[in-house]
Amino acid sequence: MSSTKTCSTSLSTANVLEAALSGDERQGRLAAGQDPAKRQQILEGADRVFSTMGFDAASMNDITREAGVSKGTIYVYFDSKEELFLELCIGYRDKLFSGIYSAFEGNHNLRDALIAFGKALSIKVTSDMVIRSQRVVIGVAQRMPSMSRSFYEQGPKKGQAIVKAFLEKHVAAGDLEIEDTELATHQLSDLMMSGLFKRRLFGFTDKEPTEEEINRAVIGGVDMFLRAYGKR
Amino acid sequence: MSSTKTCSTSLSTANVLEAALSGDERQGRLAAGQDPAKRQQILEGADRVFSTMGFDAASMNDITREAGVSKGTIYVYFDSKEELFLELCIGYRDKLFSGIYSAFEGNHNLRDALIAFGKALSIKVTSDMVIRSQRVVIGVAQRMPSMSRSFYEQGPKKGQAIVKAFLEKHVAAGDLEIEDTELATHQLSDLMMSGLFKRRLFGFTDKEPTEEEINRAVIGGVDMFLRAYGKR
DNA sequence: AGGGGATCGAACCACTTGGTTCGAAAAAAG
DNA sequence: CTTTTTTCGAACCAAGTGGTTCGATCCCCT
Repeated sequence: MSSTKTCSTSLSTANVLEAALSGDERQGRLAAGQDPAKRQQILEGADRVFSTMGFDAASMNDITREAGVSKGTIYVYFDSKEELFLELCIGYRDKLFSGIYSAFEGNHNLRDALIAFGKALSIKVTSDMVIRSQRVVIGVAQRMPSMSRSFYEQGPKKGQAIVKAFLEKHVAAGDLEIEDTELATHQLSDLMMSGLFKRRLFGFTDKEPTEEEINRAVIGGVDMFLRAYGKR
Repeated sequence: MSSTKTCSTSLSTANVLEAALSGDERQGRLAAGQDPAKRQQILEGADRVFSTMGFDAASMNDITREAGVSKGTIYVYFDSKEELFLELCIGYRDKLFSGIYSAFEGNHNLRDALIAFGKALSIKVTSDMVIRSQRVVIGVAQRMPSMSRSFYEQGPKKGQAIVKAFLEKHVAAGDLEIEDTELATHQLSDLMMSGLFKRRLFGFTDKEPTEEEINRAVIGGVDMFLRAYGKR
């Protein structure tokens, strides 16, 4: 252990503090390890390294090089390789499910809404960035169970709840006939990416799906879903 | 532990050689690096280590310890850590899809056949062993693309071909009405494990699914499939 | 202009890595 | 038995690991 005693976990507390202390533009000299831009710079470099090497094969020297930040500075912002990784994974998880579920709003036609949602979902989930981050998380799931579990809980699971609520609304409205809405929720999400997701995850295709491929899966999936659960 | 090996997988070269040299029981002194039992012993130890640590975090010393074989001997049987890993992955892939597709035979009723297949598939794919090996393969997919691609091609993709042929047979027989059988193949496989696979892969649940959970997904999936594609 | 502190960068630390070497032990062959 | 050869086990290697230290910069603030 050692000298440098800068408040370790920082960030949120510091930001909150700043915001509380001064409502106007806060531009004073930043304490060590408190510059959000530098923090971001480190995270972006770490992202590039982790998402191509995985956690274990990535070295802090690689990250140093890729981020263009000295090693000492990195260790002022983050206490350890693992902590840096954990924060990055939170970013992965949040990025994964941003701006998908808004597709439900604005489309009053059920089929259109499902298709819009399906496209947004499957485009994002099969994108290079997201596939790489999923690989990294899955790769360490065995040894870091709590983190990958929280990744799933805070990410996919929350998304499922939104979909489920949407389906239940339409069941109540009489558009859909579903007994097991939870199961139907998973079925819908899986159908949206049938034939796309696993191929990408296992690296069978290193190119993102084309628009045709997305359409084929999504429209095919939605139509199947509606044929099975649509009111007849 | 160890020994008692039906040497079901791998070591093809050694077997072929033996078989070619003598038709009768071959029991002479084995050349260095040629004992199938020892080879298997190494592979089993390596399996335990790789599938809990992943490729990069696993060390050859760990494997030495776990397999109960000296390091020198390991390097007589395998040229490098990576080669050992590659051979192990071939074992993973072969184990994954053994004995699943036989479920199609014997059930003349379409629904029963689909359910039998679905149960076999989803039980195997969500089992501890197979989940772990999938995590390992996915974890290195970014850096060893050719190997994970071949894993997918020789494994899941071949399985899909069998399912597709089965579906096409029933389309021809008039039991099913499917336009895009390839898509339907993926849909069927994904539906069999809806709500089970990803949870397991991300470590959200560390227990294998119960029989009820399997039934719920499989029967729900098959019924949905038949409602969408069954002849009306 | 000058002082203070965040950042740099390179050396450094103890330790582990994949891989090799080599004499001793073990076991099968003759 | 002796010989032969695989295996053991431990030492060994160079390279790289995560992490620390420290003087030299550089930049912001007064």
